[in-house]
Amino acid sequence: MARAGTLSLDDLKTQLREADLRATAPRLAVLRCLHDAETPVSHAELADKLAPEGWDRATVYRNLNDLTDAGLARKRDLGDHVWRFELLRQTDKHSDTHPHFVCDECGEVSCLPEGSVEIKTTRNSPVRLKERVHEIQLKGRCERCN
Amino acid sequence: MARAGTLSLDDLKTQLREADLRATAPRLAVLRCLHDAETPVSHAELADKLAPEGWDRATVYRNLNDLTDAGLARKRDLGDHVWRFELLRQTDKHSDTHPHFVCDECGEVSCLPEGSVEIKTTRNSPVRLKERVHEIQLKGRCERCN
DNA sequence: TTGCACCTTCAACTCATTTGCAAATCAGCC
DNA sequence: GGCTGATTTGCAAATGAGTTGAAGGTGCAA
Repeated sequence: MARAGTLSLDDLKTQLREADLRATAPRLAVLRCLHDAETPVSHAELADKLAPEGWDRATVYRNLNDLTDAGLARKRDLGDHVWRFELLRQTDKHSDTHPHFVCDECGEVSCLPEGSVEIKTTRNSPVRLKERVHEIQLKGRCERCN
Repeated sequence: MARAGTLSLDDLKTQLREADLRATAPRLAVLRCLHDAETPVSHAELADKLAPEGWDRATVYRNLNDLTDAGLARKRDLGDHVWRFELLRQTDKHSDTHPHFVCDECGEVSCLPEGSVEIKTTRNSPVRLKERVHEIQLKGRCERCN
């Protein structure tokens, strides 16, 4: 997942306000973490990261859900029963189907570039398969666990 | 999920014993329900269904996990954070790497022809991605649920 | 038929997530 | 900048899916 460069505090505030959310300190912290994350992040990871800064778990939860409801982030379960949150980038908002690679040894999730997996239409494949798919998941062993 | 016809009690018992599990009454009840199910079933659904017959929730849980550990069933999360169990049919036990399409509405899993999904090596994708992947899963709405 | 390892049951427990509510904070307005 | 009402936060307590321990019951190989 390409980062849109480093965003200033004001950029983040603007992003929140455009989504009709108040720009509160914990909200900004959550948003910043999601921006910095290379891969989808679980609530627990985020809460642990933000606890030292003094933010409450419940607040992190609520904000994660607020961001999701507001359409800034997306919440998904990569098959391991853990909610992971991922920022929806501007460029993604319409057709974000970049694939995820899930390591079934360590559980690490990584994002693959959009287009790195191609769905082909073959004689035997269901019609309009490509349009119906909204998530592509590859499972295997990550480099580290191999 | 196609049904393999109606199985007799003895068939079910044999199935369990072949998996090194004792054929106990609650176990048989769970197995029968899974056989009868058209789509993956959650623990809660199964527990509710079996409670009137007198079986304990914990027993249903343990059996569901036992069947899964024994390789008779499979446990998956359709993206709604609910574990659903489905019987592994003989024909599912194949080891090739054809992709699966999972309907996140009804949970139906269908097999796609091998080669209908191509993993491309792009500039940004991790090296040797293709060799590391041993399962490809596409998620979306199946034709029926659409 | 018997022995015992495997199972079931029930209640108590864990742990992620949610909720209620008083106090704190934000944003628009003077 | 200070004021005000609506939103948000922080804390603690509630919820609920899923798990576990212990004691008694049962399938099944010998």
